[in-house]
Amino acid sequence: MTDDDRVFKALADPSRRFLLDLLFARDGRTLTELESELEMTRFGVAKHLRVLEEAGLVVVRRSGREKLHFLNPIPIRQIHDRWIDKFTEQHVTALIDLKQSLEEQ
Amino acid sequence: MTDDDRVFKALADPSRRFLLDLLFARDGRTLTELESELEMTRFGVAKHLRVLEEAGLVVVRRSGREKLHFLNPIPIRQIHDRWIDKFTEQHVTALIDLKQSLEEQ
DNA sequence: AAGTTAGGTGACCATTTGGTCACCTGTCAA
DNA sequence: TTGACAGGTGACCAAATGGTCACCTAACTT
Repeated sequence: MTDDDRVFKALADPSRRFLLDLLFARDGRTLTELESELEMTRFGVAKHLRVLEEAGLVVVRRSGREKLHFLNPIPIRQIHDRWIDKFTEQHVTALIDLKQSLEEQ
Repeated sequence: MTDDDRVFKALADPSRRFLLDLLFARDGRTLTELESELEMTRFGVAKHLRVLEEAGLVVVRRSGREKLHFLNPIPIRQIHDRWIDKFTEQHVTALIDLKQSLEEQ
């Protein structure tokens, strides 16, 4: 399995994306803390975190018996750069900003 | 299935990512033209293109009996914006540019 | 009109994936 | 040192996924 395959497979599951959302909101959480936010057993969450870690989307730091989880944005940026060149980026961000401001009315 | 679920599921397959790569290099191709680039039957490719289309990653235009496929970068940008805020973006792009220039030596 | 070309449909099968469970290791606190 | 707490492992099962095939419709060509 290639690196980018691991990243995209990891992102394919809604529970794993939710875990990334949680870490985006606040970094450095333990498995047990994250587990309380999902309707799933600890084993399920641990499995998902492992997939995210092997994909490099989450990096961990051990502290005693705890394992702290952090979001790594670099693979996300690389997805972006794969299909959006510098030129297109300007158009796309402008379009999205426009869409946003229209929806806010 | 939610919109973003469709996008991430669509991106989870290497053949579909390769199709996006092909369309990123050159837009407006037909099924038959794309098929010739993959080691897979037409049916397989058609199925993949349909998944990409339903995810909004590819948009199509009919022209007679041909169906032309175009890459839509907007969902990709939205993935980026979900986990990378404006502040982090600067750091991340700087890091990636640095990594690039180091690898070129 | 007849043959060819572009693409679509539904069934089918092998493999992968998400989630749970019984059980285990290591670490902190009284 | 004895619990309690944080996390890991391997087996297992139901469901989803990737790919192929037989067969079909619609459009261009001569």
